[in-house]
Amino acid sequence: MSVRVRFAPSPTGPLHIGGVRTALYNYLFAKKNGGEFILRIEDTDQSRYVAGAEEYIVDSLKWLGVNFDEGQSVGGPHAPYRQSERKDIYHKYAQQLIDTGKAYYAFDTADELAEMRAELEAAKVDNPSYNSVTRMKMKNSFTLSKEEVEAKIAAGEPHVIRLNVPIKEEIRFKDIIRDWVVVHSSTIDDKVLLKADGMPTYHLANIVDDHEMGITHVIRGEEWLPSAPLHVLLYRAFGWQHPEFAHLPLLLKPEGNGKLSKRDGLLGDFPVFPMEWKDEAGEVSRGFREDGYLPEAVLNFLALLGWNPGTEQEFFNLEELVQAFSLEKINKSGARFDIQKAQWFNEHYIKKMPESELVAQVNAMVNDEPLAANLVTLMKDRVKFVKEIVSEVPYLFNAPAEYDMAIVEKKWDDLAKKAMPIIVDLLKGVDDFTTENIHHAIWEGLPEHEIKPGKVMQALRLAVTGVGNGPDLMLMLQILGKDEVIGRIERAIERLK
RNA sequence: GGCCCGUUCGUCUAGCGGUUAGGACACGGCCCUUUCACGGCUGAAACACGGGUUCGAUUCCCGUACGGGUCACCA
Repeated sequence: MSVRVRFAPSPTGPLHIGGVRTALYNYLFAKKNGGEFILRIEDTDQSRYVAGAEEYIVDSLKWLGVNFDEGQSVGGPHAPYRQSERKDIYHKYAQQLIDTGKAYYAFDTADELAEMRAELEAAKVDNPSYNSVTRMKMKNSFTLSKEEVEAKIAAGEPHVIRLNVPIKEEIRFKDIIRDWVVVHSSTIDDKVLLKADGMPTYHLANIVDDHEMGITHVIRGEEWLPSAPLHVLLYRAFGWQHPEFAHLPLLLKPEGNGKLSKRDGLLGDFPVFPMEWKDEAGEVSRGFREDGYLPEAVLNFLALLGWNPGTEQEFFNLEELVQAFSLEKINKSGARFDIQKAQWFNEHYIKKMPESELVAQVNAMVNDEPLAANLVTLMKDRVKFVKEIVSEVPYLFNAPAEYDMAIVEKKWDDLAKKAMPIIVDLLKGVDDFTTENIHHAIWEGLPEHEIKPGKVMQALRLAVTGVGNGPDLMLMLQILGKDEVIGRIERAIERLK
């Protein structure tokens, strides 16, 4: 049977970066095995629906090149791929469970449920839940006569359908990453399957859809591990064979305890979403894309957070990831989110980017192609982000308003003061103001005045840029142009007497 | 708290009974260089603890500690 996997996010807001990794792993596994990757939207909670979230999910995956074979936007044999549009299917299966006694009706109100919980807590019950013992004190198919139940339903009384969890049954299943997991059914409560509003809960919808869509492997975050036994129980109730499970380790906070959250991005000054997102209140969450991360870098970084092929290779493109990927190599423990590593990958992929592409991106910022080309040559190996090619050299756009005094004290010495007017004269004599010609003029001319060029280069840098460090000076002089350079040196001589 | 999952340098990780415990990020040093970066070389840095099993445990088993997840008519 061909491999079929799905990524099933809930459109309640921007897709978290951890979700992106889950999608990636699903995609890699599918492609590695020549199978299909499906995007299913789990929008069964109408109260949490957020406009634009579904589109955001699709766009994020598209940006990274994690393409799905079936989904709402691309179609497929199991459409619709949006759960809110599959209500009839869930009703049919819920009814089947009722008919076979695997599920039952319950009429308890929110208040009654709260009361029950409060009572159990008062009685010091470890884990208050609606289960095989407590259900006998509630309003449901067990405590009401068949006629009463039918009458209530006919009268339109709000009700839910709950799973009839067996009292004593051992539930064991093999997780590809964690091996055997064993749980006793007495620790599971009678979960609601169909809500009073007619929508299924996640549990029902996910089992029904995975079955109907022929999903062979469920690859999802570890936060689902506690409900996996319930899902196995549901498959049993339907008489279906369950797919294989693989529960992924979580992405953890860079420091401190807990899983990575939106707040960590604010605290640590980094994005936790693939793309920028603006909520209804107008609050903006930053995205990797807008921060200047390349999709290749995000992919490479994410793939290695919780998985590695067991070799010492560290750079992978999508194709290479597909080739190297296997679920067995996924780690069991959570991985801390280290943005420095992401930056390092970004740096690497900038260096690997075709020159013409880089120039095009820089040109979009400066609107001057020859300048863009020079900036790329100047800065390419020095930046973590493309935008830094421009932002790291402000003095190429504006003459220095002040000078770094620490450098002035160290380098603006008598020798420098003597050399600067000479350099001005030398530069005046350069007709074609290119790197080579400038260099030639200075290195030929200064020794004639008993000055070693190396001794005054930093002073020259200071005069032109105002700071003591930066990229190749000769190229910067060429970029600035003869008049500007001479003007800046003369101004420095004047101001730094 | 109940249930479940986990634990190798600060971080991401390799390891699948016998290794000088390897690599990468970050950090320090040296070299290169007009400076800073890049690059190259190099340094410091880890098997949570206690019991077993075994000739021998980082590796297998059991505890303890610590960490994480989850306990909704949310996914």
